[in-house]
Amino acid sequence: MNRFAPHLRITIADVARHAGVSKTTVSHVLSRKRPVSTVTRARVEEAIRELGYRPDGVARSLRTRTTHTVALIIPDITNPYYPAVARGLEDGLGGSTYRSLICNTDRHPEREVEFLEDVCDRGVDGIVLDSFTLSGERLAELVPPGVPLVRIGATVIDDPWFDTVHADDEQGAFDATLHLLRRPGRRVAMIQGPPGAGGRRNEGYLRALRTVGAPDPELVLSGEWTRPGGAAAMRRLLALPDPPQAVFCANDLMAFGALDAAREARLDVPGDLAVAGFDDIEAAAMTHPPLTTVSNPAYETGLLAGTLLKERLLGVYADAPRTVTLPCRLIRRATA
Amino acid sequence: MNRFAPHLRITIADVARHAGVSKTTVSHVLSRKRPVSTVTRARVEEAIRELGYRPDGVARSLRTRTTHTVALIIPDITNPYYPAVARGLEDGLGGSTYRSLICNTDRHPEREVEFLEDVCDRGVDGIVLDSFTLSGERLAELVPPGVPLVRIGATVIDDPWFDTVHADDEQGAFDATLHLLRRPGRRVAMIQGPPGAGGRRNEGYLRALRTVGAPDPELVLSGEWTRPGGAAAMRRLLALPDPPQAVFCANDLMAFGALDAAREARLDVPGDLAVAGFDDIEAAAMTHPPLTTVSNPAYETGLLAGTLLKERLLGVYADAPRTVTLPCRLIRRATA
DNA sequence: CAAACGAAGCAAACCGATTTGCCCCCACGG
DNA sequence: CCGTGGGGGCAAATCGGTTTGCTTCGTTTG
Repeated sequence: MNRFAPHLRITIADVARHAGVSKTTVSHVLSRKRPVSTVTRARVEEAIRELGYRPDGVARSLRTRTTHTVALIIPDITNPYYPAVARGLEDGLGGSTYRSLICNTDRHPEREVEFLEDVCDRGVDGIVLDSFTLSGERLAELVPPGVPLVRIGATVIDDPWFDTVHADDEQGAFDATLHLLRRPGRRVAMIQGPPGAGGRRNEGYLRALRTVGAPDPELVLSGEWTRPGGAAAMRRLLALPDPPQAVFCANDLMAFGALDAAREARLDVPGDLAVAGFDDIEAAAMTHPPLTTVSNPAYETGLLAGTLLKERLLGVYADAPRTVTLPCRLIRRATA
Repeated sequence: MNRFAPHLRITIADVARHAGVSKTTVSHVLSRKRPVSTVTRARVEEAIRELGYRPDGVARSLRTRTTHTVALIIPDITNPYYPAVARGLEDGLGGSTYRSLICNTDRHPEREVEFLEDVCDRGVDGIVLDSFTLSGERLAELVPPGVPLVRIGATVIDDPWFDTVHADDEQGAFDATLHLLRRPGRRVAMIQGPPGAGGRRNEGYLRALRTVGAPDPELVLSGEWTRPGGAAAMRRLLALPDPPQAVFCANDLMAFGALDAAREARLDVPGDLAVAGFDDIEAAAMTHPPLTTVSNPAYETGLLAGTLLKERLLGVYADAPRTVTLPCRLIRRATA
């Protein structure tokens, strides 16, 4: 087929010629936007098959001003949280009608802006963004009106400009702490991240403690978000004159560190020390003993973001921005 | 700016009019394909800034027949192997000039075909594919000539049609087994995946065993790729009249299962039983004791795929397809 | 001094679809 | 018998860029 033409691409014009009709008619056969007689339709479909014609997406996008593409702009796809978001987004958008463009910003503010502009220039139909630095105002001037954008991630509190989906870290921390507190008389410490970060988790811890009395500032330490960071903090807690019987860690890595320190001190977990983490990373279920932790609804976040986006894309919803807060689930395993 | 026009989009024609030059000149200012006098260039740039003009990527793609987009077609981005590939690909392509479209096939043959056709219709510049079912011949008729495709993944042995990047599972398994064999007199078993799968790893194990004598078929069991699967197989090995002192597992999950079984039997690891896995999943470093295993060069696979693709895209290389085999690295931790 | 050449710019064609406006024909209702 | 309406089809405009060919002008070269 078409063995002699110098350029190999088969266009709608070739099909039209081959079927003896106009380009318009071929287009209508494909799009069903206007009626075409059955006999003509058959001739066109035959021609399409014979020539192996496939419509050019780029040309179509130029005319229709839609690309059936969404951008997912995130810090790092290598962080296991985001692949789950990506799958959720796919499903939320409704299967295979949309394709997603993935951009890793590594939290560089310039790259966030660069990617945002790039995908807008490419004419994506919608954007899902996890940004740490961009305010709603700034975003509003960066993305053209008419391109819906959904914000996800912990750092967005209340953006009046865009739809938002985020997890209820505060409630998750509250639940975990309450779970640690369920045994009467237990004193529950917290190992936080570096000062200023992850504030919602800290607040949940404090709110839970206040339900049973006044929090003890001595029992709140902060450290790096890493395993050694958690271990160091735990050692300091254990060196206290009156060490706690339970500890809530702001993430799972630190919780593993805390478990390391407990093992060093030959403590029984959870008998002598109960430990809970946050995030439910893959390893949490694999360790010995498996870690009690709080799971981040990554897939659901993507799913909801996809749903909100789709409603905007379809024009089903065109009102004021909405905020969806998803619950975090306490995963009770063996350490608490 | 442009407050009265009904459609908000600013085109190159607007810029041209505003600067008092032709569209051609504006285009040349942007592309530098032909010289433009400094004074004219300044006027055009001024107009661009004033109007806030941004070139439309879709229109540009239609004319230039390039989209600066590559497709990454994989089973599941949720499998931690693939995000690393994605980052490698990004870097291999050279930073931010290309964007990637990610397609999850879930190993459905129809979806592999569907995605492949879809991204070709969208005019991607290149494709990286991890397929389990598509042969080179089939691929060659699916993707138009001129669209470079790089295959990745374990199942591709030698595809004479396309560039290929894969890990040397056989050598990794060989190294791991040899490491287990280093203590004289140790009998080393293997827990394989379901029959017919992961053949290269099995071969590596056998080759290593043959360096010290004849493999014992009794010590080769197969099970599901899961933790319970590994535990079940390990229990059967331990029930043998003369149980092995070491076991090589075809993946990390099964290795964790083997460790579970060892713990049940109150065996000391690695004293009574040495264990090695394969894949180096995140949890492998987190468990207690941390797992000795073989790491899959995920990032490097993506990096090389990106490099090969880029060389095709740039036309630097246009010869026969190449195959790159990447070494797997033995990660010595505490279980062996 | 003529030929040659490069810089600078413009008009028009082009990429490959979709969409608009219009025409023709036939059936139907008044 | 005329007006209306819808089915079916076509030509041309459109989307927003890039690229080609051509012209003009000034400078260099033989």
